[in-house]
Amino acid sequence: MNPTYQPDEVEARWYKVWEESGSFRPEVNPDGEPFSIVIPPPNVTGVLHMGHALDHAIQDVVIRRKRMQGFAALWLPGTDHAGIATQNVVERELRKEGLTRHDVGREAFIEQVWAWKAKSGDTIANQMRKLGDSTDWSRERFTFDEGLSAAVRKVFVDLYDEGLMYRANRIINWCPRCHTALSEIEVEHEDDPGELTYIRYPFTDGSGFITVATTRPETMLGDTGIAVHPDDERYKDAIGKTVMLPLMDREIPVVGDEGVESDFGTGAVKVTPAHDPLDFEIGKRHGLKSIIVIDTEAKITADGGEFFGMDRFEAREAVRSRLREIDAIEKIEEHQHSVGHCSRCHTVVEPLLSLQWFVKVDALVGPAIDAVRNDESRFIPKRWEKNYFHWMENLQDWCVSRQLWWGHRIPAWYCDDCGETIVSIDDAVSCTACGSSKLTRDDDVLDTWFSSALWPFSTLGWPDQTDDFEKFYPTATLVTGFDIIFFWVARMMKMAVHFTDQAPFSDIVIHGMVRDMSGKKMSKSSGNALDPLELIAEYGADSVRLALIQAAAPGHDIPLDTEWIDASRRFGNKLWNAMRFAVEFMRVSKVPQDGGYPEDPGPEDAWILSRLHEVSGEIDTLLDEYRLSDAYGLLYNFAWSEVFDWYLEMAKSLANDEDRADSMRQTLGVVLRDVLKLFHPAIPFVTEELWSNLGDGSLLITAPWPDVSTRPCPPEIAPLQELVSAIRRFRSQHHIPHKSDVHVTVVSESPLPDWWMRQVASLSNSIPAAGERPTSVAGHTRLSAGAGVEGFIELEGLVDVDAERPRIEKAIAEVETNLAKSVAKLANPSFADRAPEEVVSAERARVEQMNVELDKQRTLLAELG
RNA sequence: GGGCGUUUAGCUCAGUUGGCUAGAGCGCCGCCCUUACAAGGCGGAAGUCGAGGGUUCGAGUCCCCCAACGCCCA
Repeated sequence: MNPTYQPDEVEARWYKVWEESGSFRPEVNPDGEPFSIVIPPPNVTGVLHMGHALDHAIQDVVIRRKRMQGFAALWLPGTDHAGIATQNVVERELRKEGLTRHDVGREAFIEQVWAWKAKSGDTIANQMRKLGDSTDWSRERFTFDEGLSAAVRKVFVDLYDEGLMYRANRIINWCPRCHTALSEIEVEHEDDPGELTYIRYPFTDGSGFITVATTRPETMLGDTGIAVHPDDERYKDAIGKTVMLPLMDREIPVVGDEGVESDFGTGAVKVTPAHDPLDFEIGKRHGLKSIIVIDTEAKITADGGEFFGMDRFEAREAVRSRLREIDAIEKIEEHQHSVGHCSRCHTVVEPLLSLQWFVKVDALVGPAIDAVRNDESRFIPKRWEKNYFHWMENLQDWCVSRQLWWGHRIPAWYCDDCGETIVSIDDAVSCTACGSSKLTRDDDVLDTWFSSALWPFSTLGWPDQTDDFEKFYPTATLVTGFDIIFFWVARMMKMAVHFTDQAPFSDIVIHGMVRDMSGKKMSKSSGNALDPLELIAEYGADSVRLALIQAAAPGHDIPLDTEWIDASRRFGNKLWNAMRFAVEFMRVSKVPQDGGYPEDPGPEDAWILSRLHEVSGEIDTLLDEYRLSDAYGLLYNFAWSEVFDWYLEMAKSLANDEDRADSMRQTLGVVLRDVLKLFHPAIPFVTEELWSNLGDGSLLITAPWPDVSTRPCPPEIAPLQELVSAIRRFRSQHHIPHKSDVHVTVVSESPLPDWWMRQVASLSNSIPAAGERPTSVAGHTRLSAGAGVEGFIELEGLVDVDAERPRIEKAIAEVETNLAKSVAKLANPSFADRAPEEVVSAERARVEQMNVELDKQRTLLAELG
């Protein structure tokens, strides 16, 4: 074995072995209970970022452990066709050649996207392999593959037949850059600086004018009314009158509407039903016309008079200056206002009256809320449930049609002759109403999230009742970031409960976001992003995984720095060397997958085995609760400080003892084996590599999870460790050279065995001897080891007696402080009355112990001379 | 405006039913190349747990209030 661990050499090799051995398939545990996770599908054109690395590390820990526990564990991988994102990428490619998608045409364009997918779609999969994701590649799915497309069609048609899918003219959010409608959730609202323009609209009866304030003056071209609050005293007389719309010379009415906020602007607002959702409602209530004055290119339409053809922002200025010319502007104020931006390309979205398809959500939310309320699905951490409920209870109908080409085309046909709408699973060939064969298919495709919403069941074969669907649905655990609870989790819940009558997963594990050290979100544009693949190349995948897992407290964001990863790498190296030492120097050979405990373990062996089992049990509980960072923090510390720093050091002296060497070897084998097993889900590569030195030729990935029952612990180890530490501290504080002998007289209430003395000698590099308490402690220092064990060291010839005095004084001061606290506590009569018996008696015992200790130290100080 | 989160060592963070002397990694100081690992070992210093109030025998932990920062929704 190399003296240092070389991850790059090891990782690719083991991944191949795992994959080729079929270890990622649930079939490796044919009799196991099913346990499944579907991956949150990354965008097919995407590249892996730290968020994925975190998300995948967590899922891999969960699935690898379940696999080792004997479950038929399935982690289903796949990708999302990511409508807008992917289409944008390919359009960008086209633009380099000076082309648009319209130049190449719909079919050719889609072919080009597929070609792109074929070329770059493997990127993500290969990056996942680098991370070590134990996904079952034989079950890999794509939201746009045949099976999933069939599921999408069925859901669309069923929803339509149930009256839950409808087409309507509504104000939707339109992205003029992506050229498509967006759902509410795809719009990011930001407070942008702007101006509030106050425009005077003259009454037609000549009785002056009414002033309205607007942040979007260009929309006045489409005004068809003025609205005031009916209770607003200022405008009581205005309601019912008409005004003349400046520039357009259109007579429009003033209406009273409860929806108007009286304290905004002048309290009177212009009504543009075609370009504002609230205005649309007002318009509907008062029978006002909708005039579309801004088109899908965000340019002024022919209905915009002299401004026809102008861009919306150009028109804003032009309208304002024309209004100024006719003296229709009262004033212009600076004004911060919320502006919607496309979450894809950040272009300012335009509210637009448009004919789109919508999912009626009322009927879907109730059962989806109930599934969480009755714990069929539970969020971890639980507090996310509140966000989920709040979101679900305030949902608007979901606009699902997108004016894109890349996506699931809407299965609706319109009859050219009678106008009938035909929605069907199979392509329609004739009109169901008039029989005409002149049909036109809807041009639009579905929101990407529509197919994602079906992911947990569509990937398993639904709507067919496949074996996989029967076996693995509903899935066990979903692991995802809080940022897509609304986009994805909520929609999966709605669709799954509606179509399968079951919640799609029982545990929804929400993790935070990976951030940089200043707490900023990592992004390519701000240049603070760490690239997981670069980090893997530098530190190894295990190090990246372990750092993320240890840092990821449930539901909290993770500030990540390469220092964390470096610490993990050092751990990997430590583990490597511990194993190398065990195998090469301690001659630990093959151990069986199970059992293998020494028949007659020595006390050191019994101790580390009992600790191993105790820690294994705690880790198991923590992992069941998805507290991965706690579990692996615990294991990290156990392995390093107890196994490596203590037991391995003990083992060095045991190796020279014929009677003890075999038991030690067996113990060391068992301990390292179980440490590898426990660590494997987090750091699969290095553990698998090390296992090959220890194991019986089997693979660690499918080895049985450790035994977590408890074992008794011999009581002598604690005082042994304490005495050793005390001697080391003494040496260190007095700068006693390593080579100098330190004689320690060990005094114990009960006799201490030889092995104990030998360990003290070897671990503290001292010469201990059992003896009587010195008749006079003068010229000695006293080391307390608890459990009735003390050590005395003669100072003569070793250290200056005076140098010892501050040491003792400090020890006394420390005990005095703690003693005072405890005494005060006990002196409080209600403490004894109200605190539980064991707490009180423990406190009494402490006081007693501290008194004894204090007494001894004081005597020592007095006699020091 | 509503909701959520964060505030603990120099830095970044753990600390889940309230209960021994509040932990880790990194950094810092001292000693050590002791038969794996100097990417290491041993030892050490370092915290009024954001401020204030309350409940309790007992509060980093529960309640109230305030402040700063961050996120989500409107």
